[in-house]
Amino acid sequence: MKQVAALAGVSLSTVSRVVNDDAAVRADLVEQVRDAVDVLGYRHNTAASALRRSDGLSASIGVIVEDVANPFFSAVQRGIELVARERGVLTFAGSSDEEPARERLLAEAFGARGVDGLIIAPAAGDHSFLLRDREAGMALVFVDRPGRFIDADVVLTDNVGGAAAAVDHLVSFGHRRIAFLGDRPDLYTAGERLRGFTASLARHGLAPDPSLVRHTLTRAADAVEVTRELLLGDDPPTAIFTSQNLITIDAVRAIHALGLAQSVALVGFDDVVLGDVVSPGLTVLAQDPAGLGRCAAELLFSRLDGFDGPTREVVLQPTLIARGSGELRPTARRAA
Amino acid sequence: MKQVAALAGVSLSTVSRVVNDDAAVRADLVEQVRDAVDVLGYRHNTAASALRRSDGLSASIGVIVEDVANPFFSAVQRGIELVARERGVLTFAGSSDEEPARERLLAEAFGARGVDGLIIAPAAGDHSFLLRDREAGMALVFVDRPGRFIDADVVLTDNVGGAAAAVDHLVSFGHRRIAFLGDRPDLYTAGERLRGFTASLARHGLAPDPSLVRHTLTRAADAVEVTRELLLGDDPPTAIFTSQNLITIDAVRAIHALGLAQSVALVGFDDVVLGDVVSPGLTVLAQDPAGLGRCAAELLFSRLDGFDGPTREVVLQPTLIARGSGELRPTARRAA
DNA sequence: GTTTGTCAAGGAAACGTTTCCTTGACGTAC
DNA sequence: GTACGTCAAGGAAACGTTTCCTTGACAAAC
Repeated sequence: MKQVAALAGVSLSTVSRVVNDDAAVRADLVEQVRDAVDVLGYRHNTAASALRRSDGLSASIGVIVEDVANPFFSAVQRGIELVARERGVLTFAGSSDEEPARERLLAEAFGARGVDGLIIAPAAGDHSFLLRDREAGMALVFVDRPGRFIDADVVLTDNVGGAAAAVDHLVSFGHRRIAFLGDRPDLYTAGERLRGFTASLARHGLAPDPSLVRHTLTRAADAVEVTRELLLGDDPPTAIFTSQNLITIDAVRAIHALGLAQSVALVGFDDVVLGDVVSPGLTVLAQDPAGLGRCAAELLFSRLDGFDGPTREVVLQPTLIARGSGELRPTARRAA
Repeated sequence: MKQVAALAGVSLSTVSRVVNDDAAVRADLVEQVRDAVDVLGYRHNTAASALRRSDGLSASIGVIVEDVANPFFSAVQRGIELVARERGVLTFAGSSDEEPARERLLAEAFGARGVDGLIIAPAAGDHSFLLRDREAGMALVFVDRPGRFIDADVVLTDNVGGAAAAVDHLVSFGHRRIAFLGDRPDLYTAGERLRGFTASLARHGLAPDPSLVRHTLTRAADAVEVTRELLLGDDPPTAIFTSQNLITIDAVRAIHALGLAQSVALVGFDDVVLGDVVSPGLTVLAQDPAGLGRCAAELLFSRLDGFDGPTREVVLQPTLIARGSGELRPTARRAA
């Protein structure tokens, strides 16, 4: 910057004003400075800028999700990015892998890098450590799940209602033995969906059978094996509710591999690519991940714009898309 | 930091040393400083740190891909993240949307934020503007496609060979009229795959039929419609080669909707979720996107570690996964 | 007992900006 | 002709660190 000032024959202040599009500078000087910038290949140093700047804003936000490669979360990230982009704000993303320690590390790294706001799909664990960052002026929004021990804006899908609707749907087609296939039970969404599952069964006067409620230990674990066990065991379920996209995919694989695609009903939470092409088509409760992201970003920016009202909670409704797999009626069949 | 120093009764220098795990400080002082940090909730300011630091490293890298929500690119991002994570380096990602202007904006924003390196899946256009950043010490690696007008490390898939293998495969099952369904022809990968397609046809003495080579205007555009046109036209192809995951998905949709799943052969570039479950299973040339990402990250870090040798180009081979759709033999059929 | 060496800790400059404050030039109103 | 207001531009302090250099303290060697 000093070099630019020297070359353009002006002071540092003037260069700064030009760089920041400040009005009060003569047109010919603007020209000279711009030229000098081009000649010298000068790059504005955002770090130094944010350091001195009164508002300390860096025009960037951080996103922490479980796994950027999970299509659900990458769609959320994309939704956020689209909103941020309109405002000229850069989006940084990282994967927590559902580990509270790593999540905290990421959050602190983002904080230390001076992001203006943070959107988090929180892992289990205590999020009160974020209070400090918020006091330091960082905006904070949770998405997909609420944070714990901290009060902040949050955007959720109606997990309980959605899961209940899925089960209602299966019951309405005559199913009585419905299995629940979830991932890590300590996950907020998994718990909520299990609640909805149980609530719907109870509403229909069906006694829950603990042997039909299964969990995989990690998100990416092979629900294939669990599904096989379930379907090959004694008194197998006639229908399965899968609580999440990756689980759904694995369950579909297992069901098809066993040749049971036309006899075991399936409803999954989250839509899945090619869910319309497999046979029977996959009946799902489709969330709107991009919508979740957009909404979260809007809440975040409203805070950055100065909104200082009470905490807001936005709940999006998932929509049931019936494509066949959820409309199969129960078939009597023996374990293979 | 000043407050911490005051509370701990030491100088700023000592606090700095403790924060950076410098050895030369008495154990009890370390203790005191740590306590003070906890009490005050002090957060290290990376921006200021990087500003003063001699090496100027920020322990973060940037990733620019076309669209973070495309499963291919999110897997690439994830591969990069895994390598970076091992080194305690943070990964920031953004979507270029295949717009050179936006790509440049992102790259400059990353540069201004002082990332140590940049991994780019480049859009079309001139990338020589990155030379300046590289001179400023930023490491640079291209992934999936080479940059233009700049010499830099790059990790690619063998697009020509892969596409040719796909067509060879179809020809070996008796196909003579094979369509090419690609996205934006100005895209590097699309061009390469078309070259492979054409080369294979030529090798088998088949005259290319321009009416069988189709492009969609954007990546996300509905290849559904194009596929319908192709299959419902006069003298339709007996097999289709789709050049990319999203196109494959749309083509599969169209083929199934027309009830031609068992009569039109299909081989796609990129593997697709549930490609093993649809019927017939999807035959694909699977790339290893996570591997591309990992490899790119390793090249990048080797540069950051001081490697100063000539530019490297790594080419990964895609693998043909035969699942049924590519092994259908040609069927005589009329336009519907 | 003085010098020398080692080690831990502090003081202060510097990193690249922004911004407050001051300066000077000019035009206008008295 | 003086006083005042406005405007553009420059000077310099400050942002929160790191790091060079200096200062003491202490022990070992002369």
